[in-house]
Amino acid sequence: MDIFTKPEECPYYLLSRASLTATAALRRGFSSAGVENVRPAYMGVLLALWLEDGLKVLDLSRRAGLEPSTMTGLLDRMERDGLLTRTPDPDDRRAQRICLTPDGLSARDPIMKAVDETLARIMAGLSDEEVETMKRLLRIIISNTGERT
Amino acid sequence: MDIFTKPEECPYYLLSRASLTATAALRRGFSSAGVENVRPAYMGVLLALWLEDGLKVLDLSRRAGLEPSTMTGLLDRMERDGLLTRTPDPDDRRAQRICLTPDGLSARDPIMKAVDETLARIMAGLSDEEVETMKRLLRIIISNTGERT
DNA sequence: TCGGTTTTATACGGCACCAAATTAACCAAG
DNA sequence: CTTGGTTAATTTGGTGCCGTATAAAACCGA
Repeated sequence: MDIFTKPEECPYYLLSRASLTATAALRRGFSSAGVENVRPAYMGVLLALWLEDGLKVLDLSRRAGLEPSTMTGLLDRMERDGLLTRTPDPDDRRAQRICLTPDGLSARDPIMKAVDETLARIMAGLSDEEVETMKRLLRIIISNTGERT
Repeated sequence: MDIFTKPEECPYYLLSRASLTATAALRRGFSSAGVENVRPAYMGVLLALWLEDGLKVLDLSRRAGLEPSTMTGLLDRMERDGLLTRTPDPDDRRAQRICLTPDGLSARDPIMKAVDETLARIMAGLSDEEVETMKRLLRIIISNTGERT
């Protein structure tokens, strides 16, 4: 029940601003690492597919926290950029299996390297415990607004 | 030098996802509070103007952490929604003074009430100390990538 | 007066939401 | 086996919001 006398006291202001600056830093990090065909928005899909290839669109949209119609456009761009392909599901002809291309697979190491370096830079001054604390708190916020089923 | 085996271990994933869910919660919070002409993105501008009215576009873009070109469109929408006006700066014919309308000024209390309630909901389960910790860590992240005076 | 800078605006692409409709395929109950 | 409800993915159309690149006008110092 605070009154936020200044923007810097408003958690929402800080959260959206931190997300924006992290996105900008990540975009520059990819660019300077020579990873030209990957955008920050791709990360949610890539992380999911590196863990489990061949997911369906609906699985991906749930894991990335995006609407299915948003995921369609995102996958369009990632397909255009050579990171993945859509292949029909043999067990369900309605569904598409989203599979990484060799490029999408081999991009993992340089991408993770760029992400690590960028995160290390923007989180400079935070201890490992503080980073873990932050992750824990963010997970709580995310689950507090999660939709039923 | 972590390897984020799962998306939930990647701080960037958590940060952008938390920002999205918080934005969605705030939008619903405004709507259910009867504050129909205010959007979450307006908060940065409103917080700055409630503190100091009559700022220029460039001042606002710096304080909100947005590009000036982004601020132009944002101010267009806020002007359309009756929250502010642009008036020419008497001292500099290039500049615009952004001033709150009576509506923009009197909207402060209901908006802050809706923000408080929404933040209390999405941060349920966090102690006051944890909220303060989070704010501190987010400010560090923002300042680590924002040095462009 | 000239040239560089500052302020704001425009244009365009990317990325997210929503609502509604479509298409095709799945599946269970009759 | 056919009917009817559901599900998967996409499409359409709209709006919002963010960045880059560029332009137009005004400012200002030399």
